[in-house]
Amino acid sequence: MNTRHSVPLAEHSKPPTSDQVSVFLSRAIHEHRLAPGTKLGEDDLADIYGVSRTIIRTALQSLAHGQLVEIHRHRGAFVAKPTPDEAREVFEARELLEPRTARSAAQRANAEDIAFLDAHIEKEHAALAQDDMGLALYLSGQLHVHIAKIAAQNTITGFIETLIARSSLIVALYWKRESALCERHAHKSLVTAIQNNDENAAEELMRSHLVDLHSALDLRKRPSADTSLKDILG
Amino acid sequence: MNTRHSVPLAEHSKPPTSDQVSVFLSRAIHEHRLAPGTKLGEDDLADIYGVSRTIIRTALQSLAHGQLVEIHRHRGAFVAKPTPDEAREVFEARELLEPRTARSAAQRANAEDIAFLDAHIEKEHAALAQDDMGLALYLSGQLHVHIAKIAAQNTITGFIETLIARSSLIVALYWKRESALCERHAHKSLVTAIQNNDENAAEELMRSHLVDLHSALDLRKRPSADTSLKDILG
DNA sequence: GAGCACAATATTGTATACAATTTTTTGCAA
DNA sequence: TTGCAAAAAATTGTATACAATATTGTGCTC
Repeated sequence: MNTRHSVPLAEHSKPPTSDQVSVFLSRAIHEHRLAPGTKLGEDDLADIYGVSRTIIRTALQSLAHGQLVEIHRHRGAFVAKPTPDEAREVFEARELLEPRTARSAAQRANAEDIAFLDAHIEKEHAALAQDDMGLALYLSGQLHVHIAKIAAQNTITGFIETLIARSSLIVALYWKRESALCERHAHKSLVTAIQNNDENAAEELMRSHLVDLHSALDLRKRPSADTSLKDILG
Repeated sequence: MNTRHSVPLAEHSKPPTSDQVSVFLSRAIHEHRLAPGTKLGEDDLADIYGVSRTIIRTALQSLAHGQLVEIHRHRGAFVAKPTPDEAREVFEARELLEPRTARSAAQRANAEDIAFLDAHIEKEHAALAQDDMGLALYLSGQLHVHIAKIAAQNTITGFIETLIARSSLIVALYWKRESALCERHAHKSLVTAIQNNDENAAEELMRSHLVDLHSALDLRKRPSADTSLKDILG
């Protein structure tokens, strides 16, 4: 009755729902265990999770709707590979939505929210301390989602969730440096501003944090095309 | 080989894909032929469109992802009924996204875009002249989508598309007056501003247009609950 | 007649069989 | 060997059969 296997699934547990499969897969994408372009074969996944293709298909269609997965008719599902243009759009959308959301969160944050953010920062810290980059990456995105949730705008939170998810693909494809450190300080000061109900600081810190992220991408390389060997050997 | 039957489907044409079914249903919702709360039985739809439940299910799940449809496990799919709070959120999100988008559209509109907007205004006019309220309603929403498309921000356009769709449900539930006329003038002046590449006017006209729409809603009535006969007969 | 328990019915959830299409392999000719 | 063509295999798309659950209807008790 343990839950050690966070993704593959234990032998004798009851089969997962399509929603759970979606979560497993999207988490694997968040944590960069599934690289952009990876083929997601229905039979393979059905075997792995111990369900029929019906469930897998539903899960893949759900992920496709959030643009984490691309489905090509009669060819199958693949982890999405955002183009540089799409990457720009995603970050422009984030720069439009998230600073405003951070402001709202700073206005509304109550004691519970503050405690939650503290705990979250602590988790991020622990993940980095253990060199669990996958988890650190995931948590880093989730902080943005949690801030949106505090702002109590479910509709916009939904949008931000899809943007965060796609951002993890973008980072996998276009990230320049190996600096997750800067992240940590940016998050810490942002959280502090929200906890202090300092709206202006929260909005501005979020804005500059996103600009930093955006500028840490190298959007020139790989204008798309398949990750065939041509690109590597050309 | 005619296409008179825009939704139900002709007898001898080849069966539609799940995407087409989604479009049929979402259009029916847009045009207020399917009221919020309506049960969407799988067998019924399968019969109507001449496909198996597999296709119908896929279509319904897709609509559910866009929050046009609510799926309750083992109970079925229903046309969504946004609560007043959700309605407020949708319009707040629109007020955040669309003015900025209108500004972008005004910056970028080229000859082709201008012609398209002219033709669109003409269509809206014709629909009203023929008293085809369903079509008028649909076109009215589509104008907003087309403006977003001109702004060339696909990601944000996608968000706006879902917001427009949900707005039609909100209008069905909470619309106060019977004034589609005001719409027409607002759209005309907005389009003119975009055609003149007048960014400031476009942004401001969109903003005030959305505020007008928002304030034409009565968000007090029906705090939710099922559209059971109790509401009507109580 | 009102209210409840249980049976009958209808509807959705899941797995599987078959069809359609693509991808890979095989075999042949240049 | 290289290139192409056709066959074989593998994979996805769709329909359907069966299981699980919810809804409706019936008959009993009070």
